[in-house]
Amino acid sequence: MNKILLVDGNSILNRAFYGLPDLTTKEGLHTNAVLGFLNIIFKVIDEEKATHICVAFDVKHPTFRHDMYKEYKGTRKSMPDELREQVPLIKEVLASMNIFTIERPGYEADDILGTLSRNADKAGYLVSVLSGDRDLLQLATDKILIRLPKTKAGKTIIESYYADNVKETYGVDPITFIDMKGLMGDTSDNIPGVPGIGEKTAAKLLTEYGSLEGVYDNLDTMKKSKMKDNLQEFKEQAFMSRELATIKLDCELEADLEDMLIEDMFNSISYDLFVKLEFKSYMNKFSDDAKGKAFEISYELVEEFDDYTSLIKKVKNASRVGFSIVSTNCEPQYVSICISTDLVYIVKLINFLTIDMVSRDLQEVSGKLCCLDVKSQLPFITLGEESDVFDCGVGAYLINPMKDDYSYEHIANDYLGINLPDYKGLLGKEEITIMSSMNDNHCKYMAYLAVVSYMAYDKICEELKNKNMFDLYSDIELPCVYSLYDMEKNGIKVDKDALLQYGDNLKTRIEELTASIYSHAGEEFNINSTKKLGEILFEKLGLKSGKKTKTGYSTSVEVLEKLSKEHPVINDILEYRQLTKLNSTYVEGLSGYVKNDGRIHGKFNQTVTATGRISSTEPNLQNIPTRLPLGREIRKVFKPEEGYVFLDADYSQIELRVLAHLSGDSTLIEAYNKDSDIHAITASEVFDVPLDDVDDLMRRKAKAVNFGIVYGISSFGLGQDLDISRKEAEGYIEKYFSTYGNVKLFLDSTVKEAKEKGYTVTMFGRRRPIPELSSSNFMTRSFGERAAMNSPIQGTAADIIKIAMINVNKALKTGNYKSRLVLQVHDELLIEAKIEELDDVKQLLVTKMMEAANLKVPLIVDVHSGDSWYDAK
DNA sequence: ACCGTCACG
DNA sequence: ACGTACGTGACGGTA
Repeated sequence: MNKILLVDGNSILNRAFYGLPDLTTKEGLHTNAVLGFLNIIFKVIDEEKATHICVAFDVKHPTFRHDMYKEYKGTRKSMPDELREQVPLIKEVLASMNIFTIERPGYEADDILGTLSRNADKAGYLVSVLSGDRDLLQLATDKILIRLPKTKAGKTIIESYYADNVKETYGVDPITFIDMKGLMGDTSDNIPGVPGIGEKTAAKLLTEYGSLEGVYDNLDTMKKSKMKDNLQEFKEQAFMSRELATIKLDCELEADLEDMLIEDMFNSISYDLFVKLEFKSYMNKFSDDAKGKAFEISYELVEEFDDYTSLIKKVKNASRVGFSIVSTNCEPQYVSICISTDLVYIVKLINFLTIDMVSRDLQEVSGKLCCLDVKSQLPFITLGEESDVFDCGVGAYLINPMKDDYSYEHIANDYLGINLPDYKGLLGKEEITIMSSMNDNHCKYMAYLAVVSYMAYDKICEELKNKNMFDLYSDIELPCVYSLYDMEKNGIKVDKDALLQYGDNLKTRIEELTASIYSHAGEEFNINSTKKLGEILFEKLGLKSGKKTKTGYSTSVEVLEKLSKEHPVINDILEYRQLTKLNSTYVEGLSGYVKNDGRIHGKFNQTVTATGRISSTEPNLQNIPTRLPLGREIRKVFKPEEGYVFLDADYSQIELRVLAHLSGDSTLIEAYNKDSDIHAITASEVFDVPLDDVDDLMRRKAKAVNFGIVYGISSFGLGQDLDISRKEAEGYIEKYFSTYGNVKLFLDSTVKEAKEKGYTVTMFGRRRPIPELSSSNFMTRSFGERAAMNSPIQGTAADIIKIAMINVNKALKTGNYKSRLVLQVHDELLIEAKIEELDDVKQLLVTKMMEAANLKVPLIVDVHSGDSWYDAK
């Protein structure tokens, strides 16, 4: 049985556009509407088991009846550019998939669908019509099904209407539905209808009189009413509205239903397009055949010593070597080596062919040593900073720091235009071991790592040079890899027993609080569940909800703190939250990471943040508590080894100093050159009082203003933070800008430049793309503007501490100190210093940090030492 | 997988 | 009118 799906193209595209967040490809092409469109039609094709499909589009032409009216009323809203550019795109995508599309000058999509639905029905097809527009319900019959997508609780469900369902829902049959539109109008379609008549009245009138004609034939018999007057007065408009709402069923289309057969959607042409549009979720629909010119790599296993020696001879003379070491449980198993685009050697490590041998040999290579992630290779081989190494992942990160992945398949796609299966696609969750027999997929995986490094090197280098980022790469980012590796290797010592003891104390108190909360609530419930907690607080106990969040009541600290006087349970909950956070994240969490050497070796990630900062994971050592006394106690369990002390140095207000430098604001620069209390000075200016009269509250507020400036100030945000009105916050900001005029000029010009170029740049040339700046959505665009103001500041500060960290680390190593770097926390460096070296290292640390950049204001460093991280701050 | 919450700079 | 501060990561709960 043939089954045809008729799609209202513009309406579904429009719906998809507003239903999905803004998605862009790496080239900046907006794709959310196209992706959403595909998601909807595939869902329906699947549900309906459709054999045929046709997508109808409007041709924009002022002779359309709706448009004529819109034009006349001057209410036509222009389409956002992000959507407009996707109209030709969806047509291209559909064409590539052999999906029949139809547009006819003089006919609207509605009319085409109406006509096709009748034609197909007559030809014996089962017919479904998919649209986002309820107008189409008039097409429903007992055989023709209308499907309308609807979003419910974040999920898209697609409603189904036959004629009977229309009657159930609207009280009128599909034909009368048109008359109903005539009476009630449709604002979205600019159909006026009769004023004062809505869905209910229209339905009532039509149930009684059967049709628009019926209503007017019986007008005289109606009781005098405002409605009757309106019906009388707007009679002409009612009939015109019905005319406007009527979908034509008899267009001359000359379209052959057989051409609408669904066939070969996932072919090589659509594949290329899907790749370009980065529609990753559809990749598995394509056969290997469709993927066509899939990248083929040959590999050769090297298991004999003689083969290895002859290989390494060639490698040493190669101008470029791509390589990768594959390990399991920190044991290196294989090394893949690539010195040409068509062949990869896979060296199996065995007792007479060790990683140390390979390491020595690679160091003698004259060409570039390219790999995807240098830091991950350093545990196995020596790749000194003096050796000629290239890190493709770090390079690709600099070119586009917004990606969440720099694995080989992404680099291959971005820089080589080829699509490779990822690790999961090749090996699932299987691990490579030397014991397992190497199958083809194992080998391919290792070959890809090497060949992609080998091939992407040129492209990434060229791009870095084009973007003037090559110095940033070689002077900051590549050396940074080594500093981070050293910190990871060093680790930080944690007194696990003390940590667990601290946890036991927490647990005792948590149990008390739990009991107290249950008794206040009059029942036991999961306090960690925001849903349950919300029900208890705002329904059972009847507290006033400052409602928020899309899923229900907000129970965040800000909300709870405002309620703390209303009910004694609130303070218990706040304390419970604090303690369980400390216990689960810091006690339970951290203790699991303490290795046999008594130290935590966390990861420092260099290719994560949009701004250039380092991130810390497994565990996150950059968010160990410090603001509250109880949490701060945890820092006591971070201890230096016997014979060592901790030395902690942090920059004083580095971001504001960077702002002073970048803006060149003389007032701000002068303030810093006089080493003044910047928050107090700001307070004195903003509140118009002499410096000596600035009190704590004023200083606190001024501090918030200074923070706000760095974050990309908004009066609402500042107001929120200080719990004052937006108006009042507005006043502070104005006052701030009249004091530091060049800061305002700087921020404005930064945003302007970012809008022109699409990205911001730091003092050292680091870029951050901000596609949100060109959004037509106010919220999205405003976010882009704040990010544009913040990124050069946060990013330059990040550059500076990277430089400091690199220089400190190098100085420690070249000076043969036993002292070592253990942590970087954005504006802070922690060194585990040998006691005898303390004075030297302190001097070295402070000097390197202060001299990391030459700004128009001094870079001040605060430094402390102590027997725990707690004591060193 | 996503949300809400909360820890840090 | 729109409904927010910038940058992160981990946890527990919910779907």
